[in-house]
Amino acid sequence: MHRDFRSKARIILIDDNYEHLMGVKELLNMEGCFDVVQTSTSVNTGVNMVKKYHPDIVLVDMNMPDKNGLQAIHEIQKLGLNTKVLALSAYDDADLIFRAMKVGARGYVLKTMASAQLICAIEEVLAGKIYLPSALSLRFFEYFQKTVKEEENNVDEELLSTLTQREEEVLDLLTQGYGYNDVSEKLFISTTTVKTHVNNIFQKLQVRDRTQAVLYAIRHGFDKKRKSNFVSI
Amino acid sequence: MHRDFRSKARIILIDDNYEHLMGVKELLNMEGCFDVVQTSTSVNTGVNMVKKYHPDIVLVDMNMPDKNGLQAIHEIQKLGLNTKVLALSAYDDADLIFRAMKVGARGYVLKTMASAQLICAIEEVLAGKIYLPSALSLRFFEYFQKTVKEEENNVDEELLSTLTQREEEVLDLLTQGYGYNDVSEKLFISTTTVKTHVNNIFQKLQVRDRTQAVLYAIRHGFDKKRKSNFVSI
DNA sequence: TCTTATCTAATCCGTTTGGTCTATAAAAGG
DNA sequence: CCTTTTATAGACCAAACGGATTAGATAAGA
Repeated sequence: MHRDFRSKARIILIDDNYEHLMGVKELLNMEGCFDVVQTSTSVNTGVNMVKKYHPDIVLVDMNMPDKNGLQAIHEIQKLGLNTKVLALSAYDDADLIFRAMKVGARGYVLKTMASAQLICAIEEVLAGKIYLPSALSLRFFEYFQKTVKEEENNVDEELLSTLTQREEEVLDLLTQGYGYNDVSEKLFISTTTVKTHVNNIFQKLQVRDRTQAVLYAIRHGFDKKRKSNFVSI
Repeated sequence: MHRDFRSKARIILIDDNYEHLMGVKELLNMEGCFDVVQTSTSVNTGVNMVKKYHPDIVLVDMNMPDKNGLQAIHEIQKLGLNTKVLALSAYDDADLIFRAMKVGARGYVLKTMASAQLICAIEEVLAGKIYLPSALSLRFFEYFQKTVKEEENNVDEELLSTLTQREEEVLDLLTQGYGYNDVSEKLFISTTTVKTHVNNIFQKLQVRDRTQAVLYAIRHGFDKKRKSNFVSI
């Protein structure tokens, strides 16, 4: 973000495969604009290096055993630096790509790709962009659409929309883990009134207990609707 | 996917702004390789056209009032054709981009972009790729990381990891909405045993009832862990 | 072998929850 | 003015849930 473009980009590599680590290091150092300041074959020491050296970018191998690359990315993100992270992997596993991006990777590169692509990816990420080769972005979005899908059928959404305002308030509190007595206190109404509302909710949502009602609410994005003023999809 | 590349790509446009609709139509028809077979200023008729004509790609405007573009994309996806959808929008609203991709858009183009970029986007999407301009993909991933984040703090994760296998099985069933009797039948154990397990779960997760346990489990990605054999992040 | 962890199960007791029914008051809409 | 919807709340009863304790069987580990 605030990198000095007149100087070289400072890079740290984390990869348990020493051969590959050194290969990449040499490759990058041959380019004039990169400076591999540190390398590490373990996650822990790698993260500590990042903490110390505040590099512009870190390349993290995804195919490590122990704590694995995801953990590394996660921890680097938690440092709160403006260090970018680029994930390296031997496999184009959709789940791994998904998780890597989730914990904060700004790009994902396969080791099988040409070295020119790696250079390109680093530059893109350094420039503040996201780098996902089209084949990987395809995998990512397919997985994304499968995994993050919400409020599937419209019928169900209509069920939620039949709730009155008060019933919504009650359900909202239930989804926060409150029991009937808690709700009655929060809303300044008697417990029997809460029960009445809840029973109405049960019938409208076609569930038979509190837990199912809460599950229904969450699975159908009831909690998100509070924050979002958009049309629900 | 199975498009005949010797013929023109068949396109349907859905945009409530008639001026813009016609502008795009002319633009695309000037290119030799596109054939705008239908256009619609309403979502309903647009979706019906898609149902009839099975186009290769549909361009959907995101800034429509009534049922809005998201609904259109969603319905087109539900048809189960291999019709691709490209979202068009005047604004680079992160939430809108996120939702559009979630319901199945294969790309997202701003109306303010050069027409050459629209052409490019269409071709990329037709080729089976995802098209997200880098500025938009940046917005998408920032929003993605904020929204889809899971299992934040490690402390909590440790709580979940203290559960025994059996307790996990029980909790799993609870998160599916089953009561104690249901669980006892499913696991072929007595109800009192289920209660014992559940009470242990309560203590370990530091909650006081079934609903809270289920909420805890879901909020900490417990349900996802079943499917994934990866290290949890 | 002894200890610990896990899974199993029971009893007792009190609280919470769920089902049903009735009823009043206010507000909205025709 | 009348009907419907909504919010309120009561009584009554049954079922489910939660807390605490005890305890047997097994399996794993020191």
